[in-house]
Amino acid sequence: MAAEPVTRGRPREFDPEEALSAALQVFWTRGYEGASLAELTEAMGITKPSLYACFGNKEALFHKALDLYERDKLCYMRSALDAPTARGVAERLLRGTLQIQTGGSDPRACLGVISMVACTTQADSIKTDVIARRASSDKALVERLERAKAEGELPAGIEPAAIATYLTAVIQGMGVQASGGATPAQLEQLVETTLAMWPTA
Amino acid sequence: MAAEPVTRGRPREFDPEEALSAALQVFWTRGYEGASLAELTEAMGITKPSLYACFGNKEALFHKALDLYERDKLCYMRSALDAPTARGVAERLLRGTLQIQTGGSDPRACLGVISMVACTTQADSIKTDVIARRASSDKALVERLERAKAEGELPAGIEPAAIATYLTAVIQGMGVQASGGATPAQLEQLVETTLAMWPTA
DNA sequence: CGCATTATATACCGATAAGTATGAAATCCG
DNA sequence: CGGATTTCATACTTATCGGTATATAATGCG
Repeated sequence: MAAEPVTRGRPREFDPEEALSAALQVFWTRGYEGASLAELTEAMGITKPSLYACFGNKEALFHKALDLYERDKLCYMRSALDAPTARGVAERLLRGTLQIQTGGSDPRACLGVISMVACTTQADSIKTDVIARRASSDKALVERLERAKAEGELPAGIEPAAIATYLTAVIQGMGVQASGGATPAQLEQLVETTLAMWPTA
Repeated sequence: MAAEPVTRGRPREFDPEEALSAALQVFWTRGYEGASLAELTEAMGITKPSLYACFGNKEALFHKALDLYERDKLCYMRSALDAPTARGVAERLLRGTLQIQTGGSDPRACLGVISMVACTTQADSIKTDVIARRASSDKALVERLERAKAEGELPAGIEPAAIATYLTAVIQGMGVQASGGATPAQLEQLVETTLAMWPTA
């Protein structure tokens, strides 16, 4: 990180980090295609030319917002894999998801879920990006569960990849429920139920 | 159903049922907001004025398409509740969902899931409608599971409402996975895993 | 100060969105 | 055949979309 390399010309009057954070909130509530530049610039407190000069265009802005989202909101996913048991991993993932979904004013799905389900028209590269990121985190989860299986934590008949897909589906389904107006209590109950069903070796 | 009440004036040159079915396909692949009138009329084989005369407007068309969707695609949900055991209900629901998701060219989420997650901007009434329909079918599922519990099918510690929410979440999560490019084989595996985890009394 | 440079604000661009006005074409009733 | 009626096809309206041209304001450097 080269701190303030050179500052020639008129200095910019906004903080790109703050602006990006505001953009993330808009994308998270509206989705990529549902977020208009008018709403984005309004929330970011800047004008369109400033946005384009600083972030490129709407698509590049979204990718940067997704970076921020992973860094700020999905960090629990990496640390969840450090749990001592497979069940602990599942519990951390479920509770972490619950936390980010119920953290704001009203529950909403993970931004990745929204982007995967909602982007259709021209936002192919958005969807591709999200799917690739998801695949990468899924891979890490599968590897962790393979270790768990090697350590005898999982029943013989259950594939690590299968249980990873299953857990991911529950987590994504939780996001859909959140989008559909589920209360935090209902989402918490969903976490408990899922944990109650977790297999024992 | 009054069959052909009166036919005065120029007869319409298309079949409303067929046109609606075509519209449903477009809504299903693009979502409500992602489906443009241009694409809809193209797929339906009619012009915009014909669409407006026959169906009202885009929103009314969507509600009618949703009716058709429930009638044609979600009928398995009602019959699933007739299964003799709670586990049988779950299996029918999961396999029925799998079937409609993998029936087309490539897997896609339930239209309800897409609408709940994706509709944000102005489509509030769409979302409200979908949520209400979902609540109604959820209610039926809860009642069925309450019966199962009364018959001793479910473990003591598990609430019928909780397990209904859980099952719905898995089904919706399956839709997200389908949207995210999961293969039919992966989705089938998800069904199997979920059934393997189903609680036994 | 004067100049190069960068960011700002306003106004604009073509494309597309949903929805409609208008007139011609096709039917039934008399 | 001649209205009355309904549908059809084309062209249009207004608003908004993402993106940009242009001109002005604010800085560092010399």
